[in-house]
Amino acid sequence: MSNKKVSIYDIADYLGIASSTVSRALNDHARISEKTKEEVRRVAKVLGFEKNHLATGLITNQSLTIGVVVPAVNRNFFASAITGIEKIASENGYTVLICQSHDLYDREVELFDTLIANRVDGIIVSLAINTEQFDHFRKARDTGIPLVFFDRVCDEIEDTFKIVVKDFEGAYLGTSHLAEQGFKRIAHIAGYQSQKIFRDRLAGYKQALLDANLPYDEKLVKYCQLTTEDGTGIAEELLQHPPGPDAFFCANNLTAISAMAYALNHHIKVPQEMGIVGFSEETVSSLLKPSVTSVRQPCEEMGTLAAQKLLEEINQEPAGQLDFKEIALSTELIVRESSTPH
Amino acid sequence: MSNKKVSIYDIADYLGIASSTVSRALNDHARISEKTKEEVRRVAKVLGFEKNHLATGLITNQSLTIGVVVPAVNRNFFASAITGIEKIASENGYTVLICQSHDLYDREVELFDTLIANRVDGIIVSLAINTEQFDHFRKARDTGIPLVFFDRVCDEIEDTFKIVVKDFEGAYLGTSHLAEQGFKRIAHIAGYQSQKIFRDRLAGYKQALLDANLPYDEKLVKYCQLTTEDGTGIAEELLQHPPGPDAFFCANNLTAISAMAYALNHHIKVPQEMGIVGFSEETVSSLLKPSVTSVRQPCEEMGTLAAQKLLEEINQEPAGQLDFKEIALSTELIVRESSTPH
DNA sequence: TTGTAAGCGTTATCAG
DNA sequence: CTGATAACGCTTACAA
Repeated sequence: MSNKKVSIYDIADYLGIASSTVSRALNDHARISEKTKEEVRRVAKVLGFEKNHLATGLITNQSLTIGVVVPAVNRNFFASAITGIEKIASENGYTVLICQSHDLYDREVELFDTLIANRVDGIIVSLAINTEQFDHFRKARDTGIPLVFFDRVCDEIEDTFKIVVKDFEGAYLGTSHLAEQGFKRIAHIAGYQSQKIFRDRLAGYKQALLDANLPYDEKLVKYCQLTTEDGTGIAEELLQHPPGPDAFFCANNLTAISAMAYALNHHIKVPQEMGIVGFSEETVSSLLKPSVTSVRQPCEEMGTLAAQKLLEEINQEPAGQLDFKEIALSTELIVRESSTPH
Repeated sequence: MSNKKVSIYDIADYLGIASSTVSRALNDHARISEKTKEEVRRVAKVLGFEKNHLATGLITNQSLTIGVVVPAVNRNFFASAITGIEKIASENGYTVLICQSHDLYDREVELFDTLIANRVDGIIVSLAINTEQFDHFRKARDTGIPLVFFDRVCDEIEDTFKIVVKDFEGAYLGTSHLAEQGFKRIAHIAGYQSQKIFRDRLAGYKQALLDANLPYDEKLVKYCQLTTEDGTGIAEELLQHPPGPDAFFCANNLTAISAMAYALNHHIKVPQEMGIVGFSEETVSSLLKPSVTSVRQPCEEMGTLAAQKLLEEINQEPAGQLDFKEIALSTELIVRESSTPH
């Protein structure tokens, strides 16, 4: 195991030229002869040279790396968004550092420190569910590291791109659909209201009830972390004592799936006796029996957009005034079996 | 936006001491007075100092970063394994660079180059489904970067830890179970045989048939990439023309779920008319109706083990002879509704 | 206990 | 078109 790394000096020595020439040749500099370039590349290959990005980053003050911090990678939404981010990043020569906060504020802060220490050129983040302090974001910004929020954004930090979907609209669509299908007592499995997206979804739900002339019953709204277990627990709680709800509008899809599973396991027919609509798709949404109606988010597009905006900010020429703003993409209701009894 | 980063020199100047003292203080060096350490830490905080890992890595020749290359992060198995890896890594002060090959050989090679260029201290990898050349692994090894394979391992590279499960055993368990439940024509949705794990699963399936006195019918074995679409397509193909199979043993869980969905959508009762067993769990396996029997792999444990072995190799003192080998963990059959008609 | 100075592998700035 | 040489921010002998 020849632990020795080969450097541009080794190539320079080998060819009897200067290291700076090697560097330029390797970077395809304009004023280097084709012949030299070819020789350098050949020798580089022979010697097994691999450029050291650490050294490059140290001098150029850019690592060509961007950090991504999400709650968890095993949710369809985040996995797809990451795929979008990776696409744009790699097209532009950037590497992506993917990190999971596991929905823990402390871990998120830690990750930010690590990313800053690793001198990433920018960070794309979707907040942990209990993040209510924002100094780590400010620190990154003050260190000159561009930031883009997506999905779970942070309103307290301004002058930053925020990529979201029209949560109000999506929730309104999903809830209205249930009402149209004849469901009368529509429960809402909601996210904690510290996150704007969950406030918006609740608001959309309420507005839809109002417009459908259905009463708003706060006992039918339950706030949680939106885990699988939460879905099961809330379904159990609400369905135990009649009159329970006859439908669930869920703020994510994990809870939609687990609430539905609870119902089915307790011999409640979906959709005949119980309607289900989720927010955001999982891979299995269409495969479940019954298949799950859900509000589709343009996951991958959110990722590509976030990455584009981040690169825009990273590469802005002077103190070029960027038009920072929140960009809200449209949602789409995918109607399936779980909400259509007729 | 004060794009200027603050360095140890700024702290040194501020306090009128030497930069080396600052460096030592920050690293909690033994021979620095407590008072100095405290002052340095205080000023570092005030000035907003963040150590530059690039510079540190350049000189210490280690980045305290390990790379992970997996086919995709949105599968339960990989997400869990990554969680295990992250746990061990962060306990030991390492950052994890997660990369997706998207099951493309070319992308995998690319990622290896990037990781090497970023001077990761080691790489944990599960092969892309069509990886059949191994020079990128050899290059990493020759560059002195320790490698650990897990799940989809590479037999051609020796002297490397390989973390797998007992695939033969798992497939044997799953298939035998179907046979015991009275299923007679058990089909196998198999992975491409270029991967050892899929050869082993096929072998376990065959042996189980043999031991159950069931004939082996090669028409009931279908090779594919194991995507959701593959599961649906194969179910359709096999079920269209009688006599079709009366059970599916699937080499992963996505195909188990999608094959089951196909059956249900075509009014084939699971498990009464069709048994289903998958390999490796998805989050929804237990939530589906019927719930899906599957061979459970110790996903997270595979991750922790892989990370431990990697760190062992990274930190081995002299050319300390490590006992490289393949470590095969046990599987467990989780019996649920999809395979138990009685 | 602290300071001085060399060096990690690149790129950038001058010259030539 | 190419070559010296300084610099990036940190660690680490070696000196004091």
